[in-house]
Amino acid sequence: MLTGTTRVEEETKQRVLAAIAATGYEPDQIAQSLVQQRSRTIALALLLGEGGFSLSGIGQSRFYFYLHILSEIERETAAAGYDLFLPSHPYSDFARYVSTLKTRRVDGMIMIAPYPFEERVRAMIKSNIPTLFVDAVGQGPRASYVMVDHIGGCRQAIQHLLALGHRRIAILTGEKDNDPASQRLLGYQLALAEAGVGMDEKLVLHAGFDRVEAYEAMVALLKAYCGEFTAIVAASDMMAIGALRALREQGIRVPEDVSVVGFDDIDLCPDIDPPLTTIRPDKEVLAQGAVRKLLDIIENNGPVAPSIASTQLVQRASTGPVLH
Amino acid sequence: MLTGTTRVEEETKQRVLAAIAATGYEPDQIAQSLVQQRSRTIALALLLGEGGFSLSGIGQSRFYFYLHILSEIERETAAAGYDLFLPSHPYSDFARYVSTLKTRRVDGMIMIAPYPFEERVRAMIKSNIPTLFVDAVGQGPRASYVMVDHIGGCRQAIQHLLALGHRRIAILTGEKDNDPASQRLLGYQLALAEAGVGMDEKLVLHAGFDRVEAYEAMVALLKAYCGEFTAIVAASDMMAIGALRALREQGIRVPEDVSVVGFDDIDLCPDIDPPLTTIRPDKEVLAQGAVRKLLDIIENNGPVAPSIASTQLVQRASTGPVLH
DNA sequence: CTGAAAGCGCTTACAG
DNA sequence: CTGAAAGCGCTTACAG
Repeated sequence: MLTGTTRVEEETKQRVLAAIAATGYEPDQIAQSLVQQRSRTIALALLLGEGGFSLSGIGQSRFYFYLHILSEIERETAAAGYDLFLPSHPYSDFARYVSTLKTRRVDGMIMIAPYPFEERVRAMIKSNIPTLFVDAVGQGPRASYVMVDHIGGCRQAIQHLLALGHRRIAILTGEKDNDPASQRLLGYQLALAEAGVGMDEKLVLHAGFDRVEAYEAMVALLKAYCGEFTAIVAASDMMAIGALRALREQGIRVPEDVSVVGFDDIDLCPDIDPPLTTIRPDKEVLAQGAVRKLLDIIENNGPVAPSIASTQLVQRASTGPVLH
Repeated sequence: MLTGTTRVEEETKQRVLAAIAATGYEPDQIAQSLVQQRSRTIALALLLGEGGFSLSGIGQSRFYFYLHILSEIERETAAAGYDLFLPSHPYSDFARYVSTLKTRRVDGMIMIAPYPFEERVRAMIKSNIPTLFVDAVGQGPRASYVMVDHIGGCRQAIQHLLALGHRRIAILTGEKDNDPASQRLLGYQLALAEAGVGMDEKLVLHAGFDRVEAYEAMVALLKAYCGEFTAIVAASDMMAIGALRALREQGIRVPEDVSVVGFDDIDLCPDIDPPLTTIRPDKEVLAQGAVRKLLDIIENNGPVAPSIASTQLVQRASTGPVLH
């Protein structure tokens, strides 16, 4: 009955279950894992810098957006009865990393990997451990991914600025070899092309997804081309915060002189000065999609289609019409 | 030899080890856990709101400070060869929560619990699972804690303001039933008493450790007693951000009209407008202390003394001398 | 010192 | 349908 192989009358079933509950019996998970060859555990990794651990960099502001994703992931995995696991080996030692996953009988893996670690993404796919990537393109017989609609999101940002009359729009995006960053750049190009607005290469900046790097890039841009743009789109809210600092230091008013749009809609946005207009990705869809697809792979053992989470514009005070 | 019970010649040992490595053999952790009655795993929990999960609330700004602690904890546990584990049962269902820890053979637990969940802290201690609390007083035969020096830190903040000539100093602290919050209030009272400065009850505000609540408290304070204080100490940098927003909206200049001090020294501080003077707790000591003490309890099975992490003042642009 | 056996706490395939 | 046995992959206490 307990294993569900037998049909028992509902009342009897309840009484037996009650009796078991009264005893306080809980099956030993370890013994269960050994015999079932699975642990009902999902591993979590934030692929950030070189040689990092699962949680390393979690306190860096560039990662702030993913924190909400993490708690959503936890909620979803909990609902499905899985515990979460964080391997302590750094994934720079990938062989041992995967070996830990296997000898611990981890059922699957969610890997948040917005970074250009193609080798590791590939190695993970090759390991044949069911894996779901967040913000990294990774597909295989037992691997799939969910991704924010970086292209569409950035396009919405540009369209918003175009509607306000802006034509000289700078973009502050991430590293060149980074998927989200290059996709956002694509959205920028797309939206400008659609509107028949020419693109100016010198208004395209690459920086780390980082407040400090964004600040520095902005300082450099202002030094070289101040006055040659009326708006800037940042690849993340944290980058926008860095950019705003540079603008503030130069005495440039936002949004009167320059409009600023962020990306992510982190909870700080309303408290930024000025409150930040931004693009909000659908976090619930992203996190739920990741977990459900992963469970699908684990339980049905088949390939699963990737999905893209949509975005929406959240308008606050950092953007305004062009003033002549 | 492998278990270390036999003495073998070094050279032979190396050759055997090399042969094993060549085979790629890794002992099955699950089988090992079953027979050794331990999993070399440490559970992690962030005790935040009611009925939360291990990671719930991790994306709330009020928790930002602890993120750095988390990655430090991971580094330390990894060095000691432990993997991290996040039970999926909410600790609101505490019996099952503890049961998961036991049936998974978790070796110990690190619980970040700045909140007033005395019952849960007590229940955790009673479970007899080795536990180390961060920012919660919890002691037992197999439990201890590490805590930021909230009293001393807040005292440093006040002393800094006193040295700048401030006498009318408001404090924006956390909930009344919260250990860190009440300790910071104590530091405030201490420092004022030491300087012979009288305390004004109406300048003592309690709010959640939260940007929004801090903002609202500040709005209320300004409405009632604007002009009656020249400085304010917030219980966290995020609360300071909320307070700054309220000041900005009222056209009150920082630091010319009001000086502001935060607490935590999160990485956003230099990017805040104005860059925030704050109190920095020694995060490394906090995290290392937590892990090492926990391992001490696990391995030596004895009680361990708690410890307090010191703080230091980090001066930036949000504080200045009183202007008459 | 070495090697075979017992046992960790379960599940599952199988004999009765 | 029920119950006893085998087995998951290790470690460890024990007989040789």
